[in-house]
Amino acid sequence: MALTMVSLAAIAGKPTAASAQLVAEGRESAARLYALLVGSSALHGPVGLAEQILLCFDRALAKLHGVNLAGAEDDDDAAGNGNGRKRKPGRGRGLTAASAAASSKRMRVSNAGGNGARIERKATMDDKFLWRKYGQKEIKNSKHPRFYYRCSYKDDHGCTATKQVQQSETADDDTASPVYIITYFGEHTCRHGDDAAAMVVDGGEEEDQLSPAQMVISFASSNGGDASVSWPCSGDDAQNNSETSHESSPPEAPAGEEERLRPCTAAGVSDEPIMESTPPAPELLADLKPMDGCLLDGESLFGMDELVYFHELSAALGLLDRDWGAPV
DNA sequence: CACATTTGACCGAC
DNA sequence: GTCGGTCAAATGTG
Repeated sequence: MALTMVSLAAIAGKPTAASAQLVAEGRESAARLYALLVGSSALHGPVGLAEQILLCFDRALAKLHGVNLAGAEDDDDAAGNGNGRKRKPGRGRGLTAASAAASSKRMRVSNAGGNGARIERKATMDDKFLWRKYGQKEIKNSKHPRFYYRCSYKDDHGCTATKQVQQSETADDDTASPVYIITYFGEHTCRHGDDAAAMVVDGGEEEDQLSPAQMVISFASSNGGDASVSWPCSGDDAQNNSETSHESSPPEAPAGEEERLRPCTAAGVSDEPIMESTPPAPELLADLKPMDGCLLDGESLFGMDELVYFHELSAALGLLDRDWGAPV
């Protein structure tokens, strides 16, 4: 479902056949979702959202094909104008004065020691929230260390939100495009962001459960600006993290980024238990917006419209999850 | 000087 | 005993 939106991110800067495939799959899933929602009279809002999702995928596909396949567009009747709006490197959109000030501090973050810091910032700086790294650990069976962050407002507001960032060892081997798995824990009580405050309302029930939510971020190496953001739908990962004390990413995942995205886009892949155990955390949803704010090197992922879809869809998810939580 | 990162050590869970 | 998460002193940067 919303997870399918993951594929949207695949249209980032460097379109490839693989990303086209992913988007196509995502679009297919969205179509299924749409069919489901249409059948349910009580879900008019989500129906509209599903339509928007479909439009997004259509545009993404059209854009991909236009660039990549030179007009070899197959099924998508997309309006075709994948109007590639580039997102500005948004600065502190919706931040309060306090957070904006703090954000500027963040920007002058020092590189004490240097190594690895760039990677970490890459994976984490594009956050509405201010995170402070408090640890780094080598994880067994994982080539890359895991970085531990907590909300910078922990001391000030007692904010308990934390997140863990780990580079997947699956994607960087051959693609040189690292995939970062970000697992969120806890709830932002600092509420330094407008959206954060709004989100807290939505995800209230999980506030203190430390129910982790995951997202996968793929960054290109220096050349591309190819980036993608994935929802906490990666079945295995999310489940592992929720049921156990968040294991490291499964080493057996062979295909890296694609493998992580596929479960999201493929229909019928045990979404329900995943969503049940790890609903999209509010802070995760909020994170999606800042994500666009600091895309690499001015490269854009997708337009603001798509981002709005992300946002709205997240709200819709709340409804859907409840329905799915109580299967008929 | 203030603040953030680094990194070894500590602690709890399994 | 091992492993993962956190702490805190040391260190670097603006």
